Amino acid sequence: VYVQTAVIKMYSELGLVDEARQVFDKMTERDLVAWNSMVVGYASNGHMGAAIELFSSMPVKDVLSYNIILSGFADGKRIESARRVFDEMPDRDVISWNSMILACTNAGDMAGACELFEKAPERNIITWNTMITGYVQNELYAEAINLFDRMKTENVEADYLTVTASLSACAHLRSLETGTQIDEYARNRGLLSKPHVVTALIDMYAKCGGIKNSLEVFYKFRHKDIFCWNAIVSGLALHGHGDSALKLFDEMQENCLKPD
RNA sequence: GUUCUAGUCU
Repeated sequence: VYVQTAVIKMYSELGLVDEARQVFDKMTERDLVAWNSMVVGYASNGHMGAAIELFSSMPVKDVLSYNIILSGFADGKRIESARRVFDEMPDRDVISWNSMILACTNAGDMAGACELFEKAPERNIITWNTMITGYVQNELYAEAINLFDRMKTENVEADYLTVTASLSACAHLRSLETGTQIDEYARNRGLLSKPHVVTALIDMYAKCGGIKNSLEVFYKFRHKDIFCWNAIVSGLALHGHGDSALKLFDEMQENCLKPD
């Protein structure tokens, strides 16, 4: 059963939902994990109709089963459907709250997200990150920074995604000062080993008029991937250094061995 | 063995 469940997961991750279903149908014993995995297969590939159908026929459901469906609706920006699941589920954990918040931010409803955030009985780093990235995605950059500041006053440790989103907000605001502070914050926590953070830093400095800092961050970083390269190339182009940008672009072709 | 946030440019 463990092996078959792992195979269902593998097929699902490759988008091979029908293959996954064949394995599921052939199982002689299906426990809750197997059912949940198959629902994930449908939900994470956007097949919410099939996901709901299978979900409805489950002999037993747990919080995960509901969370999977909720998350599927959140990804599909179906806020009304998500809300219905959220309201009807017998128990909610922090993941349920996070998914419901995500459903709001994905649908552009930051007011709704904010209300849930305040009401949540428990928050983890993902709750905070979902809100901050939600603000950034909805172009409410100052709100994103405010929430990052609030994390600090509430002594919640930011992680690399918090910093990434906050730097992106600074880049959009052209706020070099705040961006530099976040740079320092990230350095102190060793977050500059993360390509996400490095990319966001390069981009922030480039957009805030500190292309030299961008280059410094870029050259010091050992594990450059395609995103870092793109950030530095477009940063240089933005500053009218089309020549250097093109030079680096050529270098990129030679050095980029492990794209994502 | 199963569920939540994911960086650049577009």
